[in-house]
Amino acid sequence: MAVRNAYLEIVEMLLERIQSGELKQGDALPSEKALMEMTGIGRSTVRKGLAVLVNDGYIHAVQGKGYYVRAEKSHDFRLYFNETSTIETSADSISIINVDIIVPSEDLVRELNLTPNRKVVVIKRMITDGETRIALDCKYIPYSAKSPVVEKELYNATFPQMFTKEKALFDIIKNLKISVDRTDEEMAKILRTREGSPVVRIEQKLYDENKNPIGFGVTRFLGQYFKIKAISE
Amino acid sequence: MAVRNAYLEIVEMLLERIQSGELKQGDALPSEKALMEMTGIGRSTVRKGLAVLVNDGYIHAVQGKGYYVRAEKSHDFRLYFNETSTIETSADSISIINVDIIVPSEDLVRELNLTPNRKVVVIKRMITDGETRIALDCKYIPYSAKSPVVEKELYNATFPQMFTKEKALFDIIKNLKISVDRTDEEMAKILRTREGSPVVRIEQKLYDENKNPIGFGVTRFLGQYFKIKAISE
DNA sequence: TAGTGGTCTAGACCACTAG
DNA sequence: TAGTGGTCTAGACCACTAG
Repeated sequence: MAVRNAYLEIVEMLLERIQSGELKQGDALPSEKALMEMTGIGRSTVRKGLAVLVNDGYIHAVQGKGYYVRAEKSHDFRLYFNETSTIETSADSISIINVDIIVPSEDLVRELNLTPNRKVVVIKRMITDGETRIALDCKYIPYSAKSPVVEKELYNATFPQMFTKEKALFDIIKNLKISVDRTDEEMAKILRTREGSPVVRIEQKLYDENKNPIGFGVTRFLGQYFKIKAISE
Repeated sequence: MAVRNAYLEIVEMLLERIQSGELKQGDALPSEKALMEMTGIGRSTVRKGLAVLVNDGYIHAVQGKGYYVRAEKSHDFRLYFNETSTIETSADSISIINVDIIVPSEDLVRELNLTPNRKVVVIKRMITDGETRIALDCKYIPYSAKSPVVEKELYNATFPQMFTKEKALFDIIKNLKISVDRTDEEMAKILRTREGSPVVRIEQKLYDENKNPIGFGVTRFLGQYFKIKAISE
């Protein structure tokens, strides 16, 4: 063993038992001592692994008693909202699927408060972590000569940064909407998952200083990657 | 010293420097070794303190280099969405301010899709952490004979649990909306802060299995308590 | 009282950074 | 190479739980 870090062995072993249903909501986990004896790993390291699971909301600790499996996570999610840091540290894990100029749907016209015949730039990107496909990200921006269509800008830009040519970042107001959704056919295909699996859907809308919408974005994360690094600047 | 835990000394010392502006965005923090020497605290404990700050998004670590202050947190927030766990561990830190039956505002009629003359139960609660007043929480529920007006139920119930008499929890669909807001006069008074300070506003809407809205909630957290434990079940 | 998690130390070795 | 953070151990003592 020990190809991986020892504390990750703990994490993975316990996570597997939890996710397989072997350990159910409210069940007690093996004690730290038991885990030490089972694995031959030292206490600090066992604790570090347990801390990861506590931190991720899978389990909780009760002093004097033990660790217990937490309530179901179906409607339970954690977000770490900081687009810049995500982008900074994993620039190569965002890839552009395509960029298009489209005639907007009715919904989009409403969302972006568009005048008739105004077209929209669609930027579709995929977020990955190594080999794993995590999320699909679509940005919608009313088309104008200043629209960010240079690929290089798109790869690294956070949503608000796409507008810095026109607007000071300071003036951009954001609005977020979060819900639980399911993968549609297209998403399932791109993310190589099955249709209908749960996703966390995050909508972002950017407004200028006059409260006019200037951009609309939808990021959909596969539900199993409940620890989300999303886009907020 | 050492009235508090040693790792909290580290947390508080560094947090004060960051929040006072002495350490600015991008600045390097003292190294682990330096912190050990400055405080006489052992390395593991210093690291535990630093881990808290990393976890809370204040700083980040770069192996081989050091710890750095993260980007501004003005539009940057972290949520830990798990109402039950919050309630479990801090039941006495939620207090009811008042419960009322009101004639709903226009906005509320729209949000809850109310028929004319339907009244609404308003439950106003305050969330505190020790002496610190953290958040204001308002729930709006269409009035009916089954509305949860027994005080005991209110203290401990999470938002979806308020409906378990009528609906299976499983059938309740939730919708969240997050934005950055500012304290109004009432909130400033209750939370003992100044008017206009930034708050994170979280709206929750619950729907039944037919997508009819059955509850609407707004929780507003003082912005400085960026580590939010909110209400999602 | 025995068992459990919480805090803390001292020390070791590794991986990465930057001159 | 010197300095930094990352992982890990063995051991100590404390606080809490529950019989």
